[in-house]
Amino acid sequence: MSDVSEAPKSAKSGRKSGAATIYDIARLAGVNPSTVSRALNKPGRVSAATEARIRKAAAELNFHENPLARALPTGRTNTIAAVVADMTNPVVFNTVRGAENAAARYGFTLIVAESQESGSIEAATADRVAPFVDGIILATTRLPDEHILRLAERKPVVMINRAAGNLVNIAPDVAPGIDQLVEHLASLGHRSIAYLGGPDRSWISARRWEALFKAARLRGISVFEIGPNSPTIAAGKLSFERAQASGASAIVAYNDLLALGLIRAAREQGVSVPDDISVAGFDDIFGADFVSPSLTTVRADLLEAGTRAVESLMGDIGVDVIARPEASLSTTLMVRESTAHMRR
Amino acid sequence: MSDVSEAPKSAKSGRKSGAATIYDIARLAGVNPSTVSRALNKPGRVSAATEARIRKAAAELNFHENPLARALPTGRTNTIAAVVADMTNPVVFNTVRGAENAAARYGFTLIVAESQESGSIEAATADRVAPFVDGIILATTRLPDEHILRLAERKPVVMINRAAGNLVNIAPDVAPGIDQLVEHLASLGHRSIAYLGGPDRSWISARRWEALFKAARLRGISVFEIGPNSPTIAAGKLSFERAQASGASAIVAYNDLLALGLIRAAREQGVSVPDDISVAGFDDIFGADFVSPSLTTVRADLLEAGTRAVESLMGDIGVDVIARPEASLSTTLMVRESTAHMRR
DNA sequence: CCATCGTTGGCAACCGATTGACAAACGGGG
DNA sequence: CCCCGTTTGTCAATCGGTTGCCAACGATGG
Repeated sequence: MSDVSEAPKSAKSGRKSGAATIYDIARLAGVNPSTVSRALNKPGRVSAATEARIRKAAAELNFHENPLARALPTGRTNTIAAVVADMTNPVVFNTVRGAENAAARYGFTLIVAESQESGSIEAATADRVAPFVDGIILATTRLPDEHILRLAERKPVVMINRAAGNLVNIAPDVAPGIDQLVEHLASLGHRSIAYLGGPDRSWISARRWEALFKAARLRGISVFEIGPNSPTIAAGKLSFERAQASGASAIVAYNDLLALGLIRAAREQGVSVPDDISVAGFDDIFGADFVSPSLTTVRADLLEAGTRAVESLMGDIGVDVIARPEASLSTTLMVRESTAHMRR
Repeated sequence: MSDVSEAPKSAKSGRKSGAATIYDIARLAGVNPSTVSRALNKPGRVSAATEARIRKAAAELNFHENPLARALPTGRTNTIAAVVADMTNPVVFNTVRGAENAAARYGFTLIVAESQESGSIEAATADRVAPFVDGIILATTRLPDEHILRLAERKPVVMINRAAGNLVNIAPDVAPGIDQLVEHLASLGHRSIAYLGGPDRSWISARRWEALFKAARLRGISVFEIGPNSPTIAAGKLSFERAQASGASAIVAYNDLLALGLIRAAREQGVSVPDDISVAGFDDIFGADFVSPSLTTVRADLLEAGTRAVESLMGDIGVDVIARPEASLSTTLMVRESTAHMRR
C-alpha cells in the first residue's frame, strides 16, 4: 500500500517494453551508471552501502539487465546452442537434457535449434544462431564437414557422435556394451550375427560395426554387415527379408528404430522374435521397454554425454570447469525379451 | 596473389572471432559505414553501383552481420522462443516443429528452451530468453499464471493448450475427435465410460473431460471422471485398479502415456485389452502405433498449432502475416487395437 | 544561366551495457 | 598537520550496427 509508485513507474520509464536500464537505476540511486554496473557484477568493487542502495533501486524498478547490450562490449552472451537435426531422436534429446542441466550449473542458457530439413537449411540455422552464442554443440549428421570447420573458426564447437577435423567429439565408448551384447548372444548359443548398418557415412555406425566385428571375431562368431539403411522403422521393415535370407540367428541393428521395424516385419511374416530369431538394437529409446517383445539394446549415458559437451565448451570459452566425480561415458547392455536361446 | 591483404586483415581486425564489421567493409569500399548499412538493408536507398561495390566487399570479407549489435538500436532480433516444460512430450515437439517451419518462412529463427524442473526454474528460463527474442511461445503447465502475465507485459506471448488472462491460446478443438471416439465406443456396445483425468489444474484436461461428458450424455452413455493423475506411464499403472473397480467397460485416458500405463498394468493383472476392457488415449504419441495392442487415440494437427502460434506472434510483432489456406485446427480419431467390441 | 528538385552519401547521436584511467575522499602513520 | 596509499566512484571511450538530418551533386526546367 505504501508505495504505489512501482506500477506507474515501470509503465513510464521504458520506451518499448518497459525495460528499466542501469541509467534509470543510477538516477534513482544517485550514482553513475558505471557504478551500477560494477555494483551488480563486480563483487567488492563498490562499498556495501552503495551496493545495497543500488540493489534496492534495481529491485524497485524491476530491473532486468539487457544481455544484448552486455554482449556487445564483452563478446559474451552466456548462452550456448545445440544445433540438432532431429529432436525426436531419443539420443539427441537426452543429450540435450544433459547439456541443459550442465549449462545451468555454469550460469549459461542452452538454446536448441532444430532443422529437420536439408543440410543446407541446417547450415543456415547454425549460422544464424552462431552470433548469439558463446559456443555450439552439434548433433547432426547432415551438415558437411567443411561447413562445420568454418563454423568452428568463429565459435567453439563440440560434436556429438561424429568426427570432423580435429574438433572435440563426444561419443560414448561402445565397446563395453557391445562386448556384453556379443557375450550375451554367444551364451544363448548364437554363432552367426548380422549387423544391420546405419546411414551411409555415419561415423557412429562405423564404430559400432568395428566393435561388433572385433567382439564377434574374438569369440569365433561369424559376423557380417547388411546395409546401409536409414535409421528408421520403415527401413527396418524393408530390410527384414535380407536379414532373414542371410541365415544369421541374431540381428544387431544400428539403432532401436531399425530393430523395431525389423521385429514388426518379422511378426507380419509369421516369424517369431525371439524364438526364431534374436534382435538387438542401440540407444534404449523411449518405448523400447514396453513394446512386445521388449527390446534388448545397448544404452549409453547420454545425459553424461551432454554434460561433457558443455564442459568441453566451457573450457574453450574460458570458464573454469567445475570439478565433479568422473562418471564413465560408457555403454551397457539392457537385456530384454527380444533375444533368447536359439530354438533350432 | 595481388591482394594478399585479405588474410592478414581478417586476422588483425577482429579481436576475438575475426569477424568483419560494416566498418571494414566501408573502408574497403571507400564509403561511410552508414552507407554500408543502408546498402545491405534498405533496398533502393543507395545507387546500384555503390551497392554492388559494397556487396562485393562484404563477400570478400566474408561478412556476417552481428545480430546483437543490430538488435540494440532496433529492439528486434528476428528470433522467437518456445519455452517448454518437456521436449520429450510428443505434443510439445510436434508443435515446436510446426512453429519452427513457420518461423523460417518469416525469416525468424526459433529457439527452444526446455526446463524439466520446477516451475521456478521454468520461470527463470523464460526470463532469461525473453530479452533475446521478439516473442515467446509457451507450452508449459507449471509456470504460474501471474508470472506469464508479467512476461507478457515485456514481450508478446502466445500459449499452447492453456488459458491465462486473455492471452492468445492456441488449442486444437477437441470436440470432433471426442465425438468420433464416443461414437466409435458406442458402436462397439460400450455403455459406460471412465475418464482418467490429467493433472489437477490442467486446462486441457478439463476441456477433454467437458467434451467427453457432452458427447457421452448426448448418446445416453454413462460417464465419470477418475483423477487427477500425473500424465505419466507410472500414474497410468497406478490407476488401473481404480479404473477396473469402476466397472466401466471403456477407459478414456487424458493422454497416451496414461493409457499405456493402464494397459501394462492390465496385462500384468491378467486382464486383456481390448477383450476385457477398451482403452483410448489422446495425442497419438510416438510408439502408439507399434505397441501391442496398438493404441486407439485422438490426434490433433500439432504442426498446424505451431504454425498458428507463430502467426499470432508475427501479428503482435508487427510483421505482415503471410496468407495461406485456412487449415483446420481440429482433432480426429485414430482407431487401433486397444478398443474393441464388448465381450461380456 | 540560375533556381529547384530528387537522389545519394556523410555526419553524428544513439541503443545499454562494460571497463581502463583517473580523481576524490578517506584513514593512518610519522 | 602533512603526506601517502587505499578504497570508491566518475568520465569517457567502446562494442557494431541504425537512422534522422543535412549537404553535395547532377539533372531538369524556366
